[in-house]
Amino acid sequence: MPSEKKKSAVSIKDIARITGVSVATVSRVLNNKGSGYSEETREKILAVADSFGYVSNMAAKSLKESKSYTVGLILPNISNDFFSTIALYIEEYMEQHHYSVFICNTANQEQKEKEYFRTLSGRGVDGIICISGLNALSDDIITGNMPVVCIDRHPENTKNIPWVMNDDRHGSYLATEHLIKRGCQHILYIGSYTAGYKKFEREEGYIDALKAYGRRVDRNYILYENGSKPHFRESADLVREFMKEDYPVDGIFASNDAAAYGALRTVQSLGIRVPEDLKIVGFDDSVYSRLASPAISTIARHPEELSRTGCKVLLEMMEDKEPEKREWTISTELIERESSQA
Amino acid sequence: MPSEKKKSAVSIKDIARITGVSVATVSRVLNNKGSGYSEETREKILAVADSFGYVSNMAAKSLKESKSYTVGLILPNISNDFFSTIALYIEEYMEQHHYSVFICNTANQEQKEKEYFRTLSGRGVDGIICISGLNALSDDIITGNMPVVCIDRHPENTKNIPWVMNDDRHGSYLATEHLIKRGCQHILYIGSYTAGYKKFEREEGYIDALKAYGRRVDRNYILYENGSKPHFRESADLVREFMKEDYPVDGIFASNDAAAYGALRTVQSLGIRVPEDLKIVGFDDSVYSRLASPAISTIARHPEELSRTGCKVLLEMMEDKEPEKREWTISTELIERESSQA
DNA sequence: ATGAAAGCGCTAACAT
DNA sequence: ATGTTAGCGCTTTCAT
Repeated sequence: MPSEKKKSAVSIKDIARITGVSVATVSRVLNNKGSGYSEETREKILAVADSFGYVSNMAAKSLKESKSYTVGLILPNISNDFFSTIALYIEEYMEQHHYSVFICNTANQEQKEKEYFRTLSGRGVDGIICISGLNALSDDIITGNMPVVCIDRHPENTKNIPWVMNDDRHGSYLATEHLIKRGCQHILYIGSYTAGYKKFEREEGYIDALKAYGRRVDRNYILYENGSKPHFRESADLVREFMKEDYPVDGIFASNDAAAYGALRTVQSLGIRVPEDLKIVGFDDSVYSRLASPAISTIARHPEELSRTGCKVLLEMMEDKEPEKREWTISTELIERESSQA
Repeated sequence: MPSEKKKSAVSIKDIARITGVSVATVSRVLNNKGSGYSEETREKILAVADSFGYVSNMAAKSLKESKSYTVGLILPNISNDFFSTIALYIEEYMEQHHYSVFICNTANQEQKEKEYFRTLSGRGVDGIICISGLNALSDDIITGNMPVVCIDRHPENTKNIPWVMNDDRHGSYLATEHLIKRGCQHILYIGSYTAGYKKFEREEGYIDALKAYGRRVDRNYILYENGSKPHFRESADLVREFMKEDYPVDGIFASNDAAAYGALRTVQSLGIRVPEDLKIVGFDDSVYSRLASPAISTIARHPEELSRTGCKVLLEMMEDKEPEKREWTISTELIERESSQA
């Protein structure tokens, strides 16, 4: 029956007709406008609405109110462990506040990210939470009236856009310090970067710690992944190459767990014992560090707090409140596991 | 400036006024209605629209057309590896067809799933893709006019709701057959189930294979996880308990990779060599099987095909076409890795 | 306490 | 080729 028209749901008008009141009254009751109707009518209306399974037409409501109770969540890749966890918390939090969330996957492409800002605004979302893959947001975004909050990463020109970030730099500091305190003399750092977004907080934390403990910063001990190979392969290969040089190493701090895992595999295959001969710390507290054997010490971020804070700030902005701060930092924490045991 | 009103975007009316034509003409041009305007007006309108950064008000459009170009994606848990991958593909596919997708996390709670069906219909989504956590959909869903397609899992009473599933049963058959062919005589099965949704396709595939090869089905060799412990812990403990009984075992087929991983850890800790003394196959091709050492053989599902098919079917339904089939099965595939090597 | 009516931005049927 | 207008379902102001 392809030609059968979509059954148009029961409207406020239907309910008004059935209960014998006006649409205004129905609207008042349905929206809990404290007054403007008697208890009797209220009950009658509610009963009818209920029995007909009334759900309000959001399109009409949005049109009238210029408010859609929807938000957009822009992120690089929802299939990524960390991001999907953020998505989970954000959806949960927003749902509790009666907002639905559009998921927007940029696949790390600048163009897509920009388009999503447009699309979302066309859809009339009330706000946007953005994990940007860009170094710079476009002007219309930062100057527009759309409430936007950047989380996890923050482009350079966020201007009046609040952002909430992990304290990555401090996390890296903790990781490096931990290795130093465990007696490591030569600590290799494995960083990584993606196209549009270059930030070096983690590297800076590593360097901070080295300096704080009077160590020399040797650029030869700083390696980079560039995403050319999947998963942990690239880091495994990087470390293998590095090891050929015969530099002394007794510690590795990798800026992500997958890289730490790759490094672990490589050094193990070289007959180096972890943690006896070499200690490793990763970053993210992901499955990679948890599943490895030995389990890898790592820096945990707090996706739940990150998400909640982002939501809270956005909610405020959507209510035209000025958020109390412009920048929020979520702490980061060392998780000690076997790979760095004394 | 909290009191500054949200800048109301430029509307079709503004553009009409500026270009000196009627809203009808603007609408025609903006919607590419082939005729009804001269090339000259077309260009003028487009130029103005462009320079003012016009984006059409979807609420108004939806209200008028009873079409929102949005769909809902209901799933148990977006932070789950497999589901988030599905979400990725679905979002990508839908975006290409100019649909935005609402993400709806049920956390495996019946109540939430039901509510989302309501909420989404109130939001006027044009269709819903559902990975249900329920054994049975409620009546209003299956009898309603909302296009719905179930993917990955399918409740019992899907009636006229199409569903697209993985061939889990065959996958399990392949896994079990593989172990048999590798010489395993006593194959332990580790199943799992969640509250609202009980399906035993994977167990059936295991039994199918046993029977096909003339093996006796011994219920003592069928274990269940019930989600009481996180990750792979439960399976690790289950296997540890089982091993105490001293039943002979030389093969384990776990219905999910995490369970396979847990089993692997346990048997290794018992001094059993994998794959020499005992072979293991998992299910899902997740990080668990890939990161384990030895890497665990597993059954791969095809989330991309699953997602694409689901989208295609939903798109058809939303265009009031009758989908050519009611049921779709996506094949499943054995991936041989070290844990089951000869 | 209740109702009538305007209007949100858009599309499409019906003029011209 | 272009314009006028009704109306989608809702909220809200202004009467009553």
